[in-house]
Order: sequence, then structure tokens, then C-alpha cells
Amino acid sequence: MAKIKAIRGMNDILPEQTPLWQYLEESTRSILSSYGYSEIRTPIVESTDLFCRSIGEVTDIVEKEMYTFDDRNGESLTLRPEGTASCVRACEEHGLIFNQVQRLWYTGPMFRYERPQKGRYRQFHQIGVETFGMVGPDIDTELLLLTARLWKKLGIDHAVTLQLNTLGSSEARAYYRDQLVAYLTDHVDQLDEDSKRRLTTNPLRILDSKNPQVQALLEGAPDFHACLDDESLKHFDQLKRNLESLGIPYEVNPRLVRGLDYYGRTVFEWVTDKLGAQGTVCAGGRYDGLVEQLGGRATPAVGFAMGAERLILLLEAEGSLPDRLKRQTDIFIAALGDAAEQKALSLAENLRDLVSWRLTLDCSGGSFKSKMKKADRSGARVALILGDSELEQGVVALKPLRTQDEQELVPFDKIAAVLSAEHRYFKE
RNA sequence: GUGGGCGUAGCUCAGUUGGCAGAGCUCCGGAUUGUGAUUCCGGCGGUCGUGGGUUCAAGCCCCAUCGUCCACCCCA
Repeated sequence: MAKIKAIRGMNDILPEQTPLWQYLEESTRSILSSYGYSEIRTPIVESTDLFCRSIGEVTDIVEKEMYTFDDRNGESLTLRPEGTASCVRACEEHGLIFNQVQRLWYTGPMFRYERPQKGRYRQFHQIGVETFGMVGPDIDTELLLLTARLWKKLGIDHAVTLQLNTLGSSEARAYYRDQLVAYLTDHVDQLDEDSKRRLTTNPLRILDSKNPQVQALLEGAPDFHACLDDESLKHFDQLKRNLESLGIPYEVNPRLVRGLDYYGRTVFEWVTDKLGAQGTVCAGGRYDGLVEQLGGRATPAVGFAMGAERLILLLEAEGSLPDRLKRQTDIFIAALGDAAEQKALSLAENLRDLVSWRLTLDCSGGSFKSKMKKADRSGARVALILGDSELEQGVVALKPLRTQDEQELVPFDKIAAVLSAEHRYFKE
């Protein structure tokens, strides 16, 4: 009988990996909390319309990458391909952004029907941050500060760089789009197939084409920033000055345009060259028009999303992981014989009330030798050994596994005290 | 959707010109009746991705198909 396997592009995260995920999530959580951000949790499934109206009808995400299906009542539903739309919908629905500012974050799985490759999967995870009601470049700055702080905490700050751009107001963008289309139409013979297609669908995307010939052609194209409105340029200048005074290095990339239609003004990407083709680990920008576009009152907004799988890959390659992550447990109890095994259960339970170390009781039977081997493999720093002779004396043998200290016999009622006091056994 | 690489034990991989299906790691037992990380010995473990074809004979050659990885597109 054929074995059932996980769906293509949807991965199991195995026990070996989960400590890394927890570390990433906890690090992010504590930083966001320190900036006063609140978590929001929204459903994974939304009305299909929500994404069509927010992301943009002609984007690849909406055109060919959504997991869309009919509910039993005929309504079209979609597994969320990103988090911003749901967040805006929930805020609007519950009045969270009516006459008030919000600093929010969320995490969870997203779904896009694409061919999987390194750092890109059909079910992937994002940690997203959205802010509402704040117009100025100071909040843009704050978002970049907190991401920079996270990279430092994770030990990957040397592996990422910040790319920055402004897309201007929607009027300025529309004006530039016409200029660009006019220029490229004159040179249409030099465009590749993809770029020709984008000329009618999403011309600005041609700016960040990977094709060198197209990039060469763009050298002679109208200057994007020259077409932008004063207000946006002023905003952008202030953001740059803020980053400089705070010591956050950045690179202005006038070719950086984001794929989702709702972005305007500030856009940014944190990129790395350590992950192959999918080098963007965090990206976002301003979307001042989206709330109104979804039927709410006009509300300025700026946010970003991090790709959890990409950050995990980068952490594995470059990060500095706490030693604790490599260990399953701190204390391993090996009991031998029926009476000792029974005593070990109550002993272990009692210890869990008294000490905070992780404590694993071996229940797998097997020889004494194999128990010691398991104790070693588990990463535990101390083994507690309980056999017939110890049981008779009312003691356990405490064997340090990572230091050269002598094994000692400890009376049952003194174990917790010894484990709390003898920190030399537990030095990282 | 397009292009290329790879599918052999739980994992990492050998497998010669087509001639008995292999190693290391893991796991279990033993050398050492109760002391792990290094030794040594033994054991468990296989639909060679799947289906067809060629052949006396296919892991190997041919066709198809599925999976996977990387890249394009696109994106976190």
C-alpha cells in the first residue's frame, strides 16, 4: 500500500528543529513586547475577495498562487497568502483603528501555490508587524530599529543588509508609470518575454528584473525619484536622517519595488546573500491607502513581514544559538529494577516541584549500559542512578556527565538541595 | 507554468562492462552481572521511487510516470 506523504511544499517541522523555531519566536516576541506591540490572531481562511481587493487583481499571488476553494454554501474562501489583509480586516471589523493608533504583530502559516525551492514553500510561516494611524517617518524608523535589534539578538546582523526606497504617492507613481511605459514601448524589441508581459500588467516590476540586458536598458529610462512628489521625498529624507543618526546602515535602491499593489512611499527589504535565490528575509513598507481601499476610513499604515523559514536557514548558517537549544534535558534518571523504577517515578515527580531543571526519566527498559548511553546522548548534564543498593540505602548516585567531578551518593531528601546548589554541573 | 540535478536500509551514501543487495551512522545485545563520549564482536534493518520494455539475466540500458532539490517566474 502506498504510504501517504506530506503535501508538496508543506513541511513537517521535526523535533530536532522545533527548539530553533521556539528560539526565533521567543526572541521576536520579547523584542516586540519591549516596543509595546500587541499580538493579534486571525483565521487562516478568509473570504477570497479580501485578498483580491488588497493584494491586487493582476499580481501573481492573486492570479495563480492562491489556495482557493468553495465552502459548502458556495462562498469562495482562500487560505491566506499573507497576513496584512487579514489584520486590516480584523482591525476594521472590531474598531481597533478608529481614532486610535495600533502597534500589532502576528505569526502563523501562509499559503501560496508555487514551485518549492530553497527558502520558499507552499505552506510557509511569517512573523508580521503592522502599525496604524501614524503618518510620520518616525514610526518607519521604529520598525527598522526593532528589526535591526532582532538581527543583533539572533547573531545574524552581519549577514543582512537593509535596502530602502520610496515609491512616492499613488499620483506620482501613476505619472512615472506612464513615463516608464512610454520609454520601454519605444525599446520593446530589447525586452524579454517576462518584461513584455509586465509592461501591460505591472510595469514598475520591470525595474527589479534580474535580466542584465533589461537592467542595461533601464540605465536610459526616466528617473523614478525625479518624478516623485515633494511630500514623499521629504518623508524619505527624514527617514534616512533618522537611520543615520541612530547608526542603522542602509542602501538606497531606486529599483526596489514591492510586488503587492498596496505599497506606497517607504518600502524596504532586509536581504542576505547566504540563502541562494530567495535572499529577502524581511520586507515591508507603507500602505497608507489600504484601509480606505477595504472600506474603512483613510488611515496611514506601515508594516513588514519576516519569513520564518528563511530566518531559520540563516540562523543555522550564521546565528549564535544558546547552548541549551542543543540539549533535550538537564537531568537524566536511570533506574534499574522494578522497585527502583517505581521509586524513580515518585522521586522525579517530587523533584519537578522543587527544581526548574528539565528532568527526563528513562522508561525505555534496556540494559544499564544503554541507559547510560541514552543519558549521554540526551545532552543531560547530570545522571541520577537508582538501583537496588541505592534503594536500600535511601540514596541516589549523582553522576556528573560533563565535568570531571566525582560521582556522589545523595540521600533522597537532599537531592533537590544538591541540584540547586551545585551549579558547576550545569555551567553552559 | 519552464529548465536542470537527484531517487538504493530510519539517516548519509557506495554499487565497476548488465552477473548473489553493500558500507558508515543510528538502534539492540555482548566483551565488562551496575557506569556514557574512544575501542572490539554480533544482531535488527531492503517492493533498489512506481509502472512498463529490452535481455538467459536489470539497481545499472530504454520509455513513461511520481517524488525531491536547485534555478527561472514570483515572493517572506
